[in-house]
Amino acid sequence: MEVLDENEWWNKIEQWKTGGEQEMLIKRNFSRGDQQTLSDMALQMGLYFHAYNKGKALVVSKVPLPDYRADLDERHGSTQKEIKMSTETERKLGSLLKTTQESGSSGASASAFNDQQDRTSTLGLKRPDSASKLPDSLEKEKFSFALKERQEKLKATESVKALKAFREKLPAFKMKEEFLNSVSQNQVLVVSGETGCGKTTQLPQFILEEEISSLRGADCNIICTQPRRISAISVASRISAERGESIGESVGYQIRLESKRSDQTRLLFCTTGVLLRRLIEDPNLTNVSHLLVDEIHERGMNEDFLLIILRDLLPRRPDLRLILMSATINADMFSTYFGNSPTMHIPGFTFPVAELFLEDVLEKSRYNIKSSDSGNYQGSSRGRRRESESKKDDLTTLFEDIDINSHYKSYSSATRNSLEAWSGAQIDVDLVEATIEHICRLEGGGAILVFLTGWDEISKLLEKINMNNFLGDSSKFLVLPLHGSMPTVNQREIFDRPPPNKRKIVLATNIAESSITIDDVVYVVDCGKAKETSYDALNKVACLLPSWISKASAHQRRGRAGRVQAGVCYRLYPKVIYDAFPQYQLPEIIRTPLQELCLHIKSLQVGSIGSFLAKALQPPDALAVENAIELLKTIGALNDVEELTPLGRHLCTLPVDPNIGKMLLIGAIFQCVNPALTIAAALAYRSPFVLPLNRKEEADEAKRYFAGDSCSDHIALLKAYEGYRDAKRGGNEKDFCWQNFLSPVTLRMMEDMRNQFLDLLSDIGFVDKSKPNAYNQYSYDMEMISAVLCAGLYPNVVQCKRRGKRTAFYTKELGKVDIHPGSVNARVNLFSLPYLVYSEKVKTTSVYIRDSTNISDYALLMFGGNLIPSKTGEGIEMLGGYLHFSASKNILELIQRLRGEVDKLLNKKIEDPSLDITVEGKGVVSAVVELLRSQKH
DNA sequence: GAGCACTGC
Repeated sequence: MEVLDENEWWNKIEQWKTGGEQEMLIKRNFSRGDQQTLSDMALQMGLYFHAYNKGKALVVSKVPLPDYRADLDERHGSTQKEIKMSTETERKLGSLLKTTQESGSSGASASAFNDQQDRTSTLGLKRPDSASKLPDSLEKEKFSFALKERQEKLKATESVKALKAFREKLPAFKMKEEFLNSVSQNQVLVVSGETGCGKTTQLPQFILEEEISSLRGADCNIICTQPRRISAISVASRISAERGESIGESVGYQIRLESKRSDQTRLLFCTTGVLLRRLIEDPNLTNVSHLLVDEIHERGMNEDFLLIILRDLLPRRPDLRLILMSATINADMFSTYFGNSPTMHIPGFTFPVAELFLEDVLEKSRYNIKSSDSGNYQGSSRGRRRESESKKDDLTTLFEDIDINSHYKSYSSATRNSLEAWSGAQIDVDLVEATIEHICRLEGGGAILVFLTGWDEISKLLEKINMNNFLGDSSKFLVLPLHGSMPTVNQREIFDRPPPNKRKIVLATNIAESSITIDDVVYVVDCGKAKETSYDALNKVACLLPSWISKASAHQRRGRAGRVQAGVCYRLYPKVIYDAFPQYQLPEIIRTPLQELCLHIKSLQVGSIGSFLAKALQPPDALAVENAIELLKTIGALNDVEELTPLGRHLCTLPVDPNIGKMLLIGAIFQCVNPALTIAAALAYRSPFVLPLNRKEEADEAKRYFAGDSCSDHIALLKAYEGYRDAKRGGNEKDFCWQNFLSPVTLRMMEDMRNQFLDLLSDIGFVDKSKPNAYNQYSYDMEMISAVLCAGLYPNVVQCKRRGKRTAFYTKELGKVDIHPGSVNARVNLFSLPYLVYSEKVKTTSVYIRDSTNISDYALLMFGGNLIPSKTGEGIEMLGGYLHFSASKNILELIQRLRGEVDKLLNKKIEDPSLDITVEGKGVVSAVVELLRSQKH
């Protein structure tokens, strides 16, 4: 093996290709750019490409990763497993199987799904008024008159008049006529407008007022989508107030598990997800007259997905009006996508925000940056530092190539020295602290909002400020962390104005960029980075890495300082780096795994997944789509020709990731639905465990307490929820949550989601709500719960390998991985069972398994992938040969027979949900339980 | 000795 210079990659690979070596090491300590270059090269040359995480090496290979791993024996975790079974168990299973084969053998009905289309919504979404309910034309006319009369009357009330003055000052108001004309004359209109122009509150309202006063009120049905739940509610209530009504009258909202709407509602705000669900049942959006899609510039997956559907829908619904609303000026892209539809721009109105870049901040604050790696090299030349560090992004190197003295000659030498020492590779917490100090010392009053990338930096900075007796008197400052997983998120303090002489300083992640708005911010300190997901389709792993933000994000962050008065934005990166920022962040659809999206596409019946996604504004990588389809096939949601299977059709009705959906179905079939509901709710929403700043150890301890000796984060979730539910019965859930580091808000949401899932399972016939005991027979059986987790989470399997007194972990795709330190399994040295199943695997500084459950061979054999007889002889394979099981002929046969029965039972129930599992499956289920229990520790 | 951006049905 040989390490090569990047320039010679291509030639050397060509040479090696014809030689005998199976693989070649290309580079150690690679950057993301290297990885991309090499993977492109390998793809073009028909080779395989591997990026090792641990050794940090790029390798080209003639063999694909899985087989390659299998060849490499123990080191990569691929081993032969000998399965043993006690004669007692063997005997019991034999007799249990005998009884099942005698009793249940009737064929399943193949047409169990014929009535599926007729089922009304299971998501609490009302179909648009069905034809029989529509008032006749006379009644409609009367209704339109009544609406108009009411609108006129309300206009005269004092509260409406008072708000009217404010409305008329908004820039959108001046555009009212032009906007309404354009809407009436064009099917599609793109409106761009800066924050504060009033587009979100005014444009939908203009349409509503116009329709009602033109006596078309009865026929008008306006929907406006928002990417976030909070905005759907707050915009709807704002408009209701401006119209002098209560929310839910002519203006309402609908978000998951919560709605305020009525028969009178003519303007409905909903999340994009809600509209997408409605589109499955009502592909033509019957009766919708106007659809406004807000915040499309954010390029969320749902919004991009919706745009594909809408472009296909418009020709079928020539009367439907579509208005796309974007905050920034890339309206042209959306206009082009919709056949050069007209665009309209509304100027914004915010207070001016001055902007300082790193060089100006240094000049003003006189802060000296000390080189972080002085000592490695004397004089710390930037060129040499470049060699010493491995991971560096393009923008960081771009700045290092600049000649500081000539580029910044008008700046002081102190500033120039600091710029020499500055590195873009890491966030300099000292610099952030110094900047905050500078603002507190020399600038006027007002809250400071600091944008950082994550938990670690917030924690470090908070500690620094608290330890240093900040500016001589820390009582003058209220320093608040703001992170999605910290228990402070819901505290009022963040929004409240602090008492006079006390300055509020908020240390936040991206959550403060659009989700949480703090009105009294006057100063923004922007570190220029954010943690961003990406999807490595080659290694099938999601990544979460800090990266430079886009110009659009930088603009949004700056805008957070100008909500109540003129502000200042301190950007802790040089202007040359800002200039090189991408205009926009990559759309989510090309940064995420796509299995749920692909399943959703199948349920819309809009042709092949590939051809549908090719119509996207920016289509995702073909390999990412391939991976998603392959996964859906592996879990049995799609067949070989990419058609939905009966299981796949059930999964479409469940608003969760397909794996989690499968867990719910299997949980219902194997009569432990309560644990499945709880775990599914937590995985689909978020973990109820909070991450407090200074009581981290105690919080970890609480989580481990819930897990007991289960070696399972999922059991910890389950027990925490059960504890909460019991505490709630006793009325002391607040204390319980506080003592156990749980978020009451998250647990309440989980409660609602559990109910939704239960309703859905009942709608599709998988549970009978009148018999709660029947489908919870095994709800306290740990083996059965583990098995259900295995069924749902497969193929997310980790092999545990004993290494002396500790355990090493391996996956098929990536080889060695680590347990996330936040997992209850992080401190477990030895596991009693040979595998873990996991729900999330993320590559950050290493590949981490975030939450896992220890499971047995039998769980995998009964609920994992198909059992394939191994090519080499006796034994069974799974996961493309990565997992291999061997056993005596008798035992092997017994296992295969039982697995055959399990599959038969599952298929029967899935094809005909009315089947009574407690009768039909009695023998199989007890045999499975018997088997699972026999391998208990 | 480690580490946990953010939405959403």
